[in-house]
Amino acid sequence: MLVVRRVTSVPVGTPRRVTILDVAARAKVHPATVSRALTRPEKVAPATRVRVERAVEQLGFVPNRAARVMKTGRTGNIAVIVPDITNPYFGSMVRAVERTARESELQVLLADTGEHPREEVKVARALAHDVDGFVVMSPRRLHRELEALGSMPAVFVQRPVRGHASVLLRSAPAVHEALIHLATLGHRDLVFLGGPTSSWAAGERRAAVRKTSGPVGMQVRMIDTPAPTFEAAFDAVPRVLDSGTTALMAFNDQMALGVIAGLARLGVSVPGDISVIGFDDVPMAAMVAPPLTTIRLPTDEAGVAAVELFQGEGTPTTELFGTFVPRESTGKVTKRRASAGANGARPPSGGGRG
Amino acid sequence: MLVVRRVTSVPVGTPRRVTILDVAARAKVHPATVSRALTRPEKVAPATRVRVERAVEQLGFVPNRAARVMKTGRTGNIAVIVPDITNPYFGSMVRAVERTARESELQVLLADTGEHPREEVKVARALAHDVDGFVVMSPRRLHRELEALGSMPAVFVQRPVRGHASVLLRSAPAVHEALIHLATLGHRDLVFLGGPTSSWAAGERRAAVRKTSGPVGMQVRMIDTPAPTFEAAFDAVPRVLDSGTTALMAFNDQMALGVIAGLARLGVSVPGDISVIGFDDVPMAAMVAPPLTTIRLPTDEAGVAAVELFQGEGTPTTELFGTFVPRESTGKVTKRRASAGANGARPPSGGGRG
DNA sequence: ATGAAAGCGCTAACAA
DNA sequence: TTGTTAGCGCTTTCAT
Repeated sequence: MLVVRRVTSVPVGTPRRVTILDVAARAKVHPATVSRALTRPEKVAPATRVRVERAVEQLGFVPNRAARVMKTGRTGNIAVIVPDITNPYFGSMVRAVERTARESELQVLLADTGEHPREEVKVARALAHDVDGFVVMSPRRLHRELEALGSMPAVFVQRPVRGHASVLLRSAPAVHEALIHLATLGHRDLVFLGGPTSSWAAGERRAAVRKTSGPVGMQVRMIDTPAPTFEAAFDAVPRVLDSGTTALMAFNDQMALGVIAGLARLGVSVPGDISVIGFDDVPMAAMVAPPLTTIRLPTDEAGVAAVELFQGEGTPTTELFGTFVPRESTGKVTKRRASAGANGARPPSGGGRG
Repeated sequence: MLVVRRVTSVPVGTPRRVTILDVAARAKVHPATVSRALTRPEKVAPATRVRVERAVEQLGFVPNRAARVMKTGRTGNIAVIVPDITNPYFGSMVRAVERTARESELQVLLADTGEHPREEVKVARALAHDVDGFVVMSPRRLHRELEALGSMPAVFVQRPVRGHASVLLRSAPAVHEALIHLATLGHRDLVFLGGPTSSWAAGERRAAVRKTSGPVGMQVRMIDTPAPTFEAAFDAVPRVLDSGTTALMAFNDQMALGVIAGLARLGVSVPGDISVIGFDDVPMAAMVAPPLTTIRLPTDEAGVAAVELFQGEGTPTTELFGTFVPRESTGKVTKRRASAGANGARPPSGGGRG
């Protein structure tokens, strides 16, 4: 004999996901109407819309993104390609992008290239089919191999790219301020410790320094390093000392810290003997001793702008400007140093704070 | 008259994406066979498989993820929920997750909660339908509101959660080493400057310190701060000085730097007067002056382990161990300080390097 | 080992 | 304003 039991509990296993059909049934309308009510509410009678909304609410309906993608081709995803998410400078841009994207119900697919230019192209290819477009930060190569993006729109941060939107962080005005600051403190020489030559930002900063130095009456010397890192800057310290300069500007804060560490090791004090300026204003810059004079770049705004450009708002290229942040790694020229030229190890002189 | 021109160039506009049908046609097999050749090659005759593979190659076919999702329910996406991507500690975990995921053709959807516990739940809900599972870093709330994850698998980093996989970074052995290091330098007192009470990691570190201090013959005092930040630590400095301690361990490197900065402001030198130990070993820890003695947590391994657990490899909970990294922010107890007790401003004593 | 056929959930033409 | 219909591209029984 066959026994039929009434099942009182919900069936086990993953419950079938509620679809637009369930909503339609409950709201007593056609599925297509539900779809309309959700995507173009204005094309539906107010009363109907309310019924649909209520049904959606009650059933906890969430549209199936995959199905939507199949029909529309739009994924609701945005790929963010970043050289190094470990760097707080990029971290804060990514954070801003993600927040802004979320407000538009866009999801962020993250790809970190580990500073390897080739990876940019690879990950772009891998992601191209699953996103509506790209935000590419400080591209080193992708801007030349655009076909990797497929037909997707892209916003480039820290590099202008023909035919694409971009967000540029400009430093000229802030650099101008910084050099005046140094000049006021009596400095007449400046070393710029450069970043990677393939980086647009490095070029922009270098150019800003060059352009500004003349009018301010300052002699500039460029010193290159193999990489924009703490270590490379640390190692470049002997060359810095040889130059006899009293002031130095580094491509980024990490490098500024590398210089300071290298100088400290040789008994040269900052800002007592040499003034140092960084770039970016990463959070750590305010936390070290001496707190780092630097040029802050508006990374949050850059992230927001990138998403807005992505959505077609705003101008096709957005320029944002850095601001000069004087702290304690810059100070007056001391006679000793100004007249010293090259310089060897020497006992610390107090560090200029207290 | 109708003129028909031969079109030699590719049609303009977005070319239709190549589908499995195109591949099938080219390989002269049924579309279903193509699908099989791609997903379960062993179920297809070698010769056929080769033909299919060649066609795929020639046409540059990439399977449509959305279509696949519709059939299988698997998205190939993994959500990573992180409190603050700006913190290099999380940054490096995320980097490791992303890399490891990519090797398995998983894509990473990033969500940053900005340290707001509620956001964890919100973003989990928002993402649940579009991912195969979650990696949640240092959860503050989501571990209690698991229903937000839907039926997805999840790996929790820095918190054990019943029924879920987790990756735990344990510090006890490293803390033991650190305290022995301090004891050897003559320290008999230690302040632990705590992190957020709702953080599992903070509890674990506190417990490790408590447990180890006795056997090492060290007196421990806990000082709490409102947040695990540089600023909070900076502000806690007077309390630290009141305690009369000669050594301090902070919940993380940022806090350690905050303490050092606060001490410097009052003319107290590190490690001359007080030894300071951090936690995490963020890159910056090695770059400051004095370089920070700290406990390194294997964030990269944690990220890799998280993805492996996610894929069902490895044990359901993975424990990884921190290592003690002595640098220059710890030093011998000076008699002056050891007998001083509470302490006011005083001129710097040289900083202990050079 | 391969082919045939159905359908995942949604949206956009088009019809009424 | 709402309903009808078709189909996006793929995988997966089932049949051959």
